[in-house]
Parts: sequence; structure tokens; C-alpha cells
Amino acid sequence: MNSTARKSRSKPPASRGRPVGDREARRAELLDAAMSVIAQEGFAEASLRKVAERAGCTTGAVTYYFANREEMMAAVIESQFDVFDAMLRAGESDGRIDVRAGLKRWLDWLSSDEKGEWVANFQLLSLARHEPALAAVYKRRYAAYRDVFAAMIARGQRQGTIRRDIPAELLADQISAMGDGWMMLFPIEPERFQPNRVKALLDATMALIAPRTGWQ
Amino acid sequence: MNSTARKSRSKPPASRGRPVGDREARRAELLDAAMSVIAQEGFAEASLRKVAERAGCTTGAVTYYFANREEMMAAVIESQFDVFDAMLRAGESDGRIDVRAGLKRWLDWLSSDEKGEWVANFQLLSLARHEPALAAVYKRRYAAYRDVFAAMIARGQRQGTIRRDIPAELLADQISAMGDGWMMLFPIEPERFQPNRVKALLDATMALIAPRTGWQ
DNA sequence: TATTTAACACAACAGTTGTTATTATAATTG
DNA sequence: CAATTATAATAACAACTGTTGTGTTAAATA
Repeated sequence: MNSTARKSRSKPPASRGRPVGDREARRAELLDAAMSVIAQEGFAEASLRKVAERAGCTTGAVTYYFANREEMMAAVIESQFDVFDAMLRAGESDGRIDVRAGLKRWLDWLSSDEKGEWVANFQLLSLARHEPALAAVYKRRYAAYRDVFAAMIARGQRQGTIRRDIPAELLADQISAMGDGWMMLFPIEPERFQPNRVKALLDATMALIAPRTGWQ
Repeated sequence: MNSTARKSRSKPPASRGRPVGDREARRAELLDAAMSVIAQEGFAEASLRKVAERAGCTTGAVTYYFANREEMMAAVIESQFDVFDAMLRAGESDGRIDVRAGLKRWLDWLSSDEKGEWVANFQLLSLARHEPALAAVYKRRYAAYRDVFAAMIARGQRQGTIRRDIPAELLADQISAMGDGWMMLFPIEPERFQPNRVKALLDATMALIAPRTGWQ
């Protein structure tokens, strides 16, 4: 990715004639600002003006990088999936599959979430229903994620670390849905996701997908 | 002004001086209209004017029954939980516990959903994060639902129809979260919830919570 | 240096919003 | 009958909204 540091945190007098060439980086900055507003105040409150203010500029800058609000929101979603993808791939360490570690990293990220990013994601997902452009993004990227996850499960089954009586595709769907469900309730009841309970949930989930060894 | 402009969609001419005493019923009518608008056009589009129009009246009627929009939305959520509660209780037929039947009824309701009601619910839930009044409603009613569901699971465990190695409370949380997760993705990919796949998901879920008889 | 251009600021527009205040009317009641 | 009351229409409010068009400035280029 871009490593050329976009200088100075808040606002370098916001001169109009910026150095040219870092268009992508500047776009990402605006997306961060948008994400921040959505996370803190919700999608409905994320007006172009507010996003611009958070980014330290005016709507003129925002509309220069995005044709309209919908396009901006779609770009926000794409960028969030990029983050999620990276996390998922990090869980897939060469050869050995470790579903528990992956789930834990994900749950930890979820329950820390200082910036409230996933909350924003959740809201965007719910709104996609009535914004076809957003729905299209979700459909495409969710399908990709599901394929990867199902492949992980299948590998676990071949290695004998995951029960084989349920097809990998269905099992992946179940676990994935469980995660989504937790995500869904987290903003309402964050206190139910304390570390010890997260551990209990993880252990229980591992028990669910453990091979049926008939030990009991 | 000619007052014959009121075209009464299967309603009494909606005159201003209505028969007194059916306040609760009239309120429910407005809630239905609100739910309908949210379901079809989304929360953001559900303005007081649109709700009023759908109900065949003006905002004057709406603000007469609800102090403000937030209060109206909270009332919508309450009424939806009432529906859900009824469905849950119907699944608990005297003595014998039938989780599969309950899940199936729920999934069927989900995948039929002509009116898009649950989609509206989902959106309301996601927005509750930034509207404390709504969050309070969800917190209270979700807790009540979870208690009932956990009790169902516990009974199944005592009867030997559900595995005992996972505490009822955790198991209830897992299954409940799975349901929420499916709900979450349904609006994005309804085609993934065709009857045969619903059946497969149900069977797989029953396998997940089945007692460990060690048959394989 | 002169010119061009990328990167914005700024202002204005036409709508829409929740909310409140005022008024009208039909049902109820005395 | 008249008076009251519940129900609702109507109108006006200020606050925001996304979008567009027109400037403005500094960096890049020639």
C-alpha cells in the first residue's frame, strides 16, 4: 500500500493547491473520516458536511473525490471489507488450520472496537436493503468471504479437527451466522461480551464443531 | 375547502370527530402504517408525513398519538416484539419441547416475509445504537426472550433431546445468534433461503445440538 | 517566468424534515 | 337543545439535506 505518510494530523492549513499524485491516499483519508462519523453518530447523521468537517475540509473536497453520497458509502464498505479480509487471511497460517484462534482474534477485535467500526458496518449492512448499490457490494464480498471460510472448514474436516457429519458449506454457514448474530447484539449489550464470557462462547463453539469421538 | 377529498382506503371517511374509546386500536393502526413504510422504504424514509399518508391521514393525527418520532419508533419495536413473543410461545407446546418445529416456523416466517417486517426490525435494531430510547427497548425485550429460550433448551437437556455438555445458557445464545445471523443476511441474499436449503440448515442445526450418543 | 491544472473553498438552490400552534369538526355528554 | 371533548386537518417554523456551479490557490509544467 501507500507508505508515503500523508503529513500532519489535523489540518495543514488546508491549502487548496495540494501536492498532486497521492489521490488514493487522500481518498482513504476521507473514507476514514466518513467511517468515524458513521461509527460515532450513525449513518443517518453522516452528512457530507459532517464528514467534511471531520476530515478538516469542506464539502467541496468530498464531492471532488466522490460523485455523490451513495458512492462514498459504497467506497466505505469496500474499504471495511478489505480490513476484514486481511484479518481472515491472517488467521489462515500455513498448513495448520486454527479455527479457534481465528474466531478468538475476531471476537477480540469485536469486543475491543474502540472506534466502533463494526457498529458502522452493521448499520451499513442493514441499510443496503434499500440501496441497491450498497447491496451489490455486500453480496459480492460476502460471497467471497464465505468461500474462503468454507474452505477452511473443509480442510479442518480432512485433518480430523472438525466433525464430518455436517457438510463444510453448511457448517461454515452456521458458524458464520453465529458470529454475525453476536455482532448484531453487541452494540445493544456490550457487557455480555466480557473476556471470560467470550472465552466460554469460544469453548462452546469449539465443542459444537468438534469431531464426534463418542467420549460421552 | 371541500372535505370530500378524503378518499378512504377501506376506512371510515376518517373524519376528525371519531368515535371515542378505541384509542388503542387507532394507535395500532398508525403503528402498522409506520411498520409498512419502514419495511418498504427503510427507516430513513419513514418520515412522519409518509407514515401519515400511508395511514390515510396527516401528521396532525400522528403527533396526536405520539409525542415525537422517536417515541413512535419505540412503539413500533414494542409491537414487533409482541408478535415475536407470540410466535415463540406457540412453539412451546405443553410439556414436549420441539426446538426444530420452533426454528422451522421461525425460518419459514423469515423466508416468506412478504411484508418485509423483519427487515424493518433489523434496521431498527441497528439504529438503536445511537438512539438510547430504542436501545432500552431492545435490551429489555431481548433479555426476556433469551430467558424463555434458555429455559426451553434446559428442558430439552433434562429430557435428553439436547446435548448436555454445553450449558443451556450458552447453547441458547449460540442458536439464537445463528438465527440472528441468518436474519442479517437474508435481505442481501434471499435466494440462499430456498425451502430445501432451509431444511438442510435446520437438519444441520439439529445435528449440532443433538446429544452425543457416540454413534460416529 | 508564464501557463495550466489539481485540489479544494464557498455560496446558493430547491427540497425535506420534526415539531408546534392554531383551528375545525364530529361524537359524546349534560 | 347546548356544551364539551376527542380527534384530526392545516399551516408555518427553522434547521438540514445532497447537489451544483463558480471561484481561488498553490503546485506542476513548459
